[in-house]
Amino acid sequence: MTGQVRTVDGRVAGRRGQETRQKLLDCLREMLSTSPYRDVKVIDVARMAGTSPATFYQYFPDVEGAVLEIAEEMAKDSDGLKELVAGKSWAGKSGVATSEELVDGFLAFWRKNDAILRVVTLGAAEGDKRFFKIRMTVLNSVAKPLTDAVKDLQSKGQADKTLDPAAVSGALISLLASAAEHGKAFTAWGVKVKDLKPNLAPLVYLGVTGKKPPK
Amino acid sequence: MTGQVRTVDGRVAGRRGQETRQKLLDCLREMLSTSPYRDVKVIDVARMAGTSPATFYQYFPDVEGAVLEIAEEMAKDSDGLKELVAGKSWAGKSGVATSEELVDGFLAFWRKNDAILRVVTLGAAEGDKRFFKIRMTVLNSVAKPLTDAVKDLQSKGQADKTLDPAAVSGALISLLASAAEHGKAFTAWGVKVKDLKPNLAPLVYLGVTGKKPPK
DNA sequence: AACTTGTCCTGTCATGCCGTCAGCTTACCG
DNA sequence: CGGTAAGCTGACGGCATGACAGGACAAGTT
Repeated sequence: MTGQVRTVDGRVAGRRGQETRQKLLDCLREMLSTSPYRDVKVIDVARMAGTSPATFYQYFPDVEGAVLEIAEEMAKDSDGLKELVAGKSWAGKSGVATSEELVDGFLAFWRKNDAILRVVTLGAAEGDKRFFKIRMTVLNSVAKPLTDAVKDLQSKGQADKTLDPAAVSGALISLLASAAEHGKAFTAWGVKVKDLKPNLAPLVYLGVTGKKPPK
Repeated sequence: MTGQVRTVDGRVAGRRGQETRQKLLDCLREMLSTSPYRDVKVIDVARMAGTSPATFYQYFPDVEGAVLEIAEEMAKDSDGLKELVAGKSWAGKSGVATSEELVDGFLAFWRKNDAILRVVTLGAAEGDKRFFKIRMTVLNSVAKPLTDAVKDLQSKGQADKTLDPAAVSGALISLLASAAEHGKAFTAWGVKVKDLKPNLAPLVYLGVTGKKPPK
């Protein structure tokens, strides 16, 4: 399906080429997690990969192009997140468990990919369609099934029907993303890292069901 | 209090100098709202201001330094946001009104300053202490009084005491910030811009009071 | 008006990164 | 072993950076 990997000038990349390409991506990823995005230079990435800048340009049009590649890979990875919500129950205590697992799983994914997600988030906020799409893919992996869950609860009369299911689930997912990205803010507010989940989960439960979580 | 404005090399700036300096800041602000942060160059800002790059470096150590200046100005502005919450009632319908005004006011502020806040948010996420502090100042303008409100409700037995007031209010403010910054995501979810407030406000009310909003 | 003083701006320069290309090396295949 | 395509890099023009010295300018003094 995904035609062979090609260099910028149209050659097909062989075994060795793909290795170099991958090494460049790995080094870029590393670079992004250690220095500000604005300061990431092609020459540094190339040096770290033990190759030359010219080689970088053989595989990627520019830094942004390579970042997009990493981001797309991560977006594929995010597909598994839908299992955090799909088919789960929101009734009573099992609902509390669902919300806790959702918070835990989503935060873990975001933190694991925090460096690349920072850049994706910035790009999306700046209006770049490609980054926006990637961000939506990640968010939707959870937001879509969560919207379905809210709709389901509404149709059973167990949730406020005046609310838009997409808006509610979108808001809750935005909250989780923001909390994951800016965990330090909570620390500054005196909230310990381990207290984050126990405080976010009830909010999620509350948002989805409209009810206080049972003890 | 704030000692005179000084150039990088220590001279005090006079009338004309301050004008130039201000023009550079204005152009940088403009630049940030029209092109990606990564691509903002000193030479472009200088050109737009009708001056030379060398002049820019007389007033600011680098682009980041100038951005910090703009951000600090905005942080001062954010002080007025505390009126959105301080001294407001959360009881019954007036509580609903409070939450609506909070959502409205906060979103408006964030959108008005979206370009600079994007950069601040990125810097904070990347671990830069100066940007982090500025972001906290903005968030705290609302988060602090909101935390007090939650504490107050808890002490009156009108809210779940097992929740950490700082965590709850921090989460709600994070949600608002995220919604403001990524309004387009909601549009993509089929939520119209004018439906954002009516959906966010109940969530805020719900989070603060733990109760369903009265109709 | 000429002079003085301190502010303000810019031409210029060394440095370093960007992005491209021609050309060399390496690997694979018949 | 020659042919072919992949893989890599040195070198180069172009541009941004950041520093400095010196000239332009405003305002007050004599």
